[in-house]
Amino acid sequence: MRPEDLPEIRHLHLFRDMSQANFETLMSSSYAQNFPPGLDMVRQGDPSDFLHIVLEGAVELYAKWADRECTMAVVRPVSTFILAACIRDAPYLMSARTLERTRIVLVPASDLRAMFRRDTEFSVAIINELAAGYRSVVRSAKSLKLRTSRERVASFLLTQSMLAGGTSSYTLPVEKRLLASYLGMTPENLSRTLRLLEADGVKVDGARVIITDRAKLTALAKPDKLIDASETAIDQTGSSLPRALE
Amino acid sequence: MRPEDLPEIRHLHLFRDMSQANFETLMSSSYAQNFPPGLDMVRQGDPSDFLHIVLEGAVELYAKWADRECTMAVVRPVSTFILAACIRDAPYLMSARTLERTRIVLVPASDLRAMFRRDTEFSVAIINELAAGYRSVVRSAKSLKLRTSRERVASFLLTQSMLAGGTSSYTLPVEKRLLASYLGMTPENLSRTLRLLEADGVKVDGARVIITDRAKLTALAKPDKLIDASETAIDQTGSSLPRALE
DNA sequence: GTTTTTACTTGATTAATATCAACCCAAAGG
DNA sequence: CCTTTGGGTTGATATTAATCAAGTAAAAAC
Repeated sequence: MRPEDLPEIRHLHLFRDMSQANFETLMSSSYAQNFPPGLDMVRQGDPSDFLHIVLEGAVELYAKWADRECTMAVVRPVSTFILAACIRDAPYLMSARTLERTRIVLVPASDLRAMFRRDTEFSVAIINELAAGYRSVVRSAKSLKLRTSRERVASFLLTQSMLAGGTSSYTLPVEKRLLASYLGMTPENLSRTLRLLEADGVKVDGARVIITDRAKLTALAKPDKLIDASETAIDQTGSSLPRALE
Repeated sequence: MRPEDLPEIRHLHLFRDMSQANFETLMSSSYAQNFPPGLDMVRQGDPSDFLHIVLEGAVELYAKWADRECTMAVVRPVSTFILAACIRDAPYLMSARTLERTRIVLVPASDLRAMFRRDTEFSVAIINELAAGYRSVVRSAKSLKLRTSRERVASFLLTQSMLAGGTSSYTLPVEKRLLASYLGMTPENLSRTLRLLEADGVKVDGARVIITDRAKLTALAKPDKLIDASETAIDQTGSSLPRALE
């Protein structure tokens, strides 16, 4: 692991409050690894040996069943994934593949499990992280069950605009192919939906999104703080990275 | 609270391992309450003041958006709900209403939050509970995104048969109206689907389910341990209550 | 015991979404 | 440079699911 990796990791809510000694112990058994784009790092069903920390690049979490697959999330730096599986020492529920060249730190799950019994601050951080993740998935399930695909697209575009600082113009954080799968629809259907949404106050040209009539789009998307808000606590610095598709 | 309530609660994984003194402290500030059927106990968006423990009856967790609503879960004794909201001191993401006459114990969320910082065993239990809940919702989201409604119905019927001990005949644990909403479909569509599934090895007459051709039904449902299995650890006594629609 | 309510079902229709096929275009690779 | 690849779009069609509208049966209320 590179020395400059450590402060990045230490800055995460998950590791911020634990003792320095314990943090160093945990990191001493961890190691960084670089992956090329398009590589499968984790296969669903495999035993959860490592907590993954994304330092650079981007990782797609996806699920398979029968001969179908769908994108569940895209993880960007700096954040962790598959914490719950590691905690429970249970098989991964999702697979993970790199979208770009990606730098990952692997923390042995066994060390993680041993550590949270010894460091109260760490266990509190884990509790908060899991509760936040839990609630995030509940939000996502609510969106899937209560909204039509058109409404999901509209609220996604609106939410992204907020994450980008409320600007009415921004670029999509991921390929449309991925976005479609994340939103639970086919690429064709997303393409058509985006076209139709031009009548509802938003225009998407390539990866460029321009909100032309925020009121109209809001009326359609009906943003709801119990669905669309983020669970991640805002950074004191105010620099909460807009974690795309979390 | 009745004295016979305490051992029931103490038996839950969440409270099993904490110190007796701490358990008593937590319970001393809690109180039981009885609710008639059809009563809204929790409204989504409200501040999370209490962890709820269901001792008798049944509670529906549901979500609303725009003018639509859907069932997210049905909680039966003895178990808790809305732990994550209490932990994060955040608004409830779901509403809760009683389905029958229901006996509930309310544990003040502030006491809960104070306690897990002082009792390591309790914090470990919370971590496990949250991780399990997290993974449960991920499973549910996978099912929604990867399966058609027909496949969801088929796997639900098969999973319930397993929970009932592998028997080929059992009764539905909830009204079809609720089941439909839980599975993300309309009652009409569920009714039709059940009728059509008679050709695939299962017959549903009223609340009675009879699996007539398990192989055929399995071929359709394609049960997957990364979607359909339960996250709750099996009780040592082997008496893990089949928590319906968890 | 009768009325009322509510879950459930069935049929007809409409709306939403997926699938199939063709094509465009830009980026990557040779 | 040309070729190949893969994302994206568009159109036609098929499938799936929701909606609308009756109607039944059983339970709850009076």
